[in-house]
Amino acid sequence: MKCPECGCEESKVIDSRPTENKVRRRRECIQCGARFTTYEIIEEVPLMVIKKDHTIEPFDREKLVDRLCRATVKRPVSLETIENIVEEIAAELKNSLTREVTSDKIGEAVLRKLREVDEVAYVRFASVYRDFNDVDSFVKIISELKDKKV
Amino acid sequence: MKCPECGCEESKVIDSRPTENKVRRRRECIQCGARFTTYEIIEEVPLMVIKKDHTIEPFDREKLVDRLCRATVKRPVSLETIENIVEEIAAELKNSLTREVTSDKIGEAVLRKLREVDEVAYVRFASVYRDFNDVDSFVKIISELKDKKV
DNA sequence: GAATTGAACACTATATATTGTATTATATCA
DNA sequence: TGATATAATACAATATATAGTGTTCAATTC
Repeated sequence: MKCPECGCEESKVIDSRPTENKVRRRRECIQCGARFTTYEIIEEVPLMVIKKDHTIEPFDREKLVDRLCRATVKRPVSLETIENIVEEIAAELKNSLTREVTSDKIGEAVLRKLREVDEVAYVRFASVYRDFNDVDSFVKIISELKDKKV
Repeated sequence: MKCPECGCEESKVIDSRPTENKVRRRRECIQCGARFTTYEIIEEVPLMVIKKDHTIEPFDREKLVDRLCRATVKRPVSLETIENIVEEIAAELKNSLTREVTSDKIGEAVLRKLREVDEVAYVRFASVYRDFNDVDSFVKIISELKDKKV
């Protein structure tokens, strides 16, 4: 832990405050007396997604953005909104205390958010994600949408 | 420092290894016994650049990439190479033990890297950065280039 | 501009982290 | 595949960090 002022390797902790997911320490360089702040954070473990075919792959934020972009083509949903949704979901997953999530859980989370934002995109996303095979599936999800509104 | 497994707030350090600019700790949750790794890192203090007109502004990686892109238009220099150069310079600055650098120092560092990569881009960048006012300046820098090659 | 919030600072008793040495497992690279 | 580097594990003696309480300063917000 090189002192940012003089490069000396030795420093001592003069204050230490734990918070929910960090420890903030105030350090003082042994040599030059400079004070600086450090943060102790938990190592990022990549979040793994269990897909429907039981293969496992790391959670890919970009991929999710991509899928959402496709569901919102020609719909009044900004890229910013999409980024926010993905950001929120990533945060939820990060707090879920588990390093593995099924793609199902992610899909449902997306649907939950999307319903509030744009109903057409919601139906589109559901049709891809839930593998709609007939028109009835559309009818069903739309009537569910209407029910929830009442 | 919430345990990533059970969310418990209490953990103890079972190992601790300092390196040049990090401290890696191995922690064990008091409650569930889960083990996880943490890193203590020095807080990022934004690097300030002192410009020629003596104004100070934070170092902007993107801006530097931008300037390099302009100097390499139609030259066989990939964006990746540019990103690497900027990355290297940012790293050098970060290790320079000072929180303020003159834009001059940055400019010279860019030139140093650029000379190895593409001579045309090198001359172009120099002409902008060193405010060439006449053709002689070009002649001069080119002859310097040739000298260094020998 | 008053109120609120977060960080820096100080001091102290006590509990906890550190670091050397060493073995094993895992991942990366030629 | 064999070599090399990196991380995890264990153990023990000693030095060092922690957390409680409280004050001040600066930045942000109403």
